[in-house]
Amino acid sequence: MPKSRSAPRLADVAARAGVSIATASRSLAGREGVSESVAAHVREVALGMGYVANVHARTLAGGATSTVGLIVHEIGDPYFAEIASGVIEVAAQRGLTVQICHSARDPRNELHQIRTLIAHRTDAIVVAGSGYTEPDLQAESNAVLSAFQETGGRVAVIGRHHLAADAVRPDNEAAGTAIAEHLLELGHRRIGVLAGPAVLTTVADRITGVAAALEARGMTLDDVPVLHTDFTRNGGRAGTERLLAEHPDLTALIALNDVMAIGVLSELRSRGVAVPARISVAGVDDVAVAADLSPSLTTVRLPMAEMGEMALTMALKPPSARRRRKNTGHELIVRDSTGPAPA
Amino acid sequence: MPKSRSAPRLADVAARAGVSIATASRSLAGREGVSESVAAHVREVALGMGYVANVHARTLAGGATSTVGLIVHEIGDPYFAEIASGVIEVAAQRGLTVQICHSARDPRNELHQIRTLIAHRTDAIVVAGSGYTEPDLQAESNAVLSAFQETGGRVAVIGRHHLAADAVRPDNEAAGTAIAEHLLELGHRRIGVLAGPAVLTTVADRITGVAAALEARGMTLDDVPVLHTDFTRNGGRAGTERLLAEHPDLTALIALNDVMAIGVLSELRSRGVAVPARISVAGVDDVAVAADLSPSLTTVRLPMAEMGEMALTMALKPPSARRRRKNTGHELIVRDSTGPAPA
DNA sequence: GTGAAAGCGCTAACAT
DNA sequence: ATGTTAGCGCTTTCAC
Repeated sequence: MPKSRSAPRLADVAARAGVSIATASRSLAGREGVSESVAAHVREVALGMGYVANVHARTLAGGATSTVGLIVHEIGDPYFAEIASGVIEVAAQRGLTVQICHSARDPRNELHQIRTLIAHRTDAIVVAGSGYTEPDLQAESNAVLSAFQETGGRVAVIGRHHLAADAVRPDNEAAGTAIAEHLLELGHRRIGVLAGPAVLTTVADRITGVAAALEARGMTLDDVPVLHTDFTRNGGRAGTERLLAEHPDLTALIALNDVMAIGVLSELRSRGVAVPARISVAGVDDVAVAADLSPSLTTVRLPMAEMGEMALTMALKPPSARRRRKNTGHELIVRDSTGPAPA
Repeated sequence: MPKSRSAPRLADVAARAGVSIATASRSLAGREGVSESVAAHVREVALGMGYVANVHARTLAGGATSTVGLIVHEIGDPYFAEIASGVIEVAAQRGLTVQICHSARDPRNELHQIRTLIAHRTDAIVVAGSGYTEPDLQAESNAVLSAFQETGGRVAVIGRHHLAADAVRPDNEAAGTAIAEHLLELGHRRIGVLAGPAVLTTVADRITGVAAALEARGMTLDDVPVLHTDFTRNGGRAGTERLLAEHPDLTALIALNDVMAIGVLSELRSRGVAVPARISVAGVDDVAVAADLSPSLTTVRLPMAEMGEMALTMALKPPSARRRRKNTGHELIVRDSTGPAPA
């Protein structure tokens, strides 16, 4: 079993097939200008040799690039996993490959990942993480992405960013309003809000939405405790504990995403608090498992896979003079975790 | 705002810094043979220009690729999302980027994705999907991967494959045994098994494990109905429906992965079947949400993120003469979805 | 310590 | 219809 040190090259295929590399290239690319018989022969030879074109050489020579980048906070989070699934599907349809990076919810790390992706000369970059309310946090990312776009790179972001790029905008504000309204209609007035980090625009927008619903009832955000913790299951658990310690009379808890809501339900269960009899719980996103929780989670659906598809599709379009925006819909999904406020 | 058509190249940096590209290259790579003052100056200039090396050119010129490939069935599936998370973490630590592809549980598509990854000259490829019981199904993948390895590529697989590569072996058989034993100890004898596609080695091995537990009690696989459907939530739902129609007296259902188990619980809930009072339900994997289901799911934990870490770590090691194997542990996690068999 | 020049494997003119 | 050749941007000998 000889260890040939390198993979077969186009030149090898051409030689074996008895044609020039130009003809071989054309045959393999299915381009014009080769008699069908020759082309077929070349393809057969290539197959036999297990030839696979070197993407780097191809890209360098000016052929189409074939990879797109995707930056998520953490792929283990179902919100991002579903977005990623959408991105990968669209990419696969177009013969593109997806490079995924974790930003770990850290703007500095996000910048690092963006640089990495740019070094790889991906055709496009999709930033799926939330934006930051402090423009400064992403100022450098913005500069780098702008430079990337000026050199022909394409960028799309999901969420509200201070980044100059096409954007898919989840309906976060309306989602916040919808879930708060639902609880208010059920008669809840002592509502606690479990929010993720205040620097995330996703969090800020959902809170704004909640505030709007409150104000429609003559209340304000000052009337409800808002606690900022991690945007994770553990953040939900820990937040519940603290919120309940300080406000034992709450009858409803809004978690600003489903993953946190899962933590809330978990904490409540381990404390033996009846949901929704004693406390109602609601989330936002409608991740796949929301329907299967105990009890099933009332939430607001955001079309995550579709958002991923939209973002990449948008990024792959020829650039337009002005930034494109595409807003998603949202839908209140009432399940078993919410009920009338106890008397 | 001029639209310079291309990103700055090494030559541009060199020119601006007043040195040759060789010196520039050495400076940026932090290699020997450049005076520190010159090197520093070059780096500063490069930074100022926003220079980022072109990975394709670098790779073509013989530098390391800096990317690894990962093939999963579907990233939206929490099992694979957690594995991917582990792979991405290890990759990030080493300055590598991860290209993710969906095989969609289709061997033909998997082959296609492998080819794609090879074309990208990734340093290593991790195949995270299950293997297939029919060696033929992956014969071509095997040939392609072998060729890849002979040319210096590295490969690691997760699961039992007919692929000549280092492997991380989840303890599937023992997991199957553990979960079946648990149910048998609870007094269940009329147990139904909801399996994924029979061609997956993961499924075959878990069934083998179940059979072993059965035999230890003087039963065989013939004594329990085994239904093969999709390895998904919907597969679990549909399977439950059929299994219960044909065997209304079952007191326990084993789903061969948690995602299916989620479907089982869902179907049972919508039929108003009490779990575990009337029917016990168990899964395998211990995906993150298993603890939060309704009721919380008894299952066998497999260390998924760690499996991803192990696989990539293994793939990145210098190749050894013989194939490496690394087995994972497993742990029975008893929760609320299983209870004593009804009298 | 620094520079010149030869590729890496491919695509895309430009010949023939 | 097919072949020749000039790069793509970088790393790496090999000279100086």
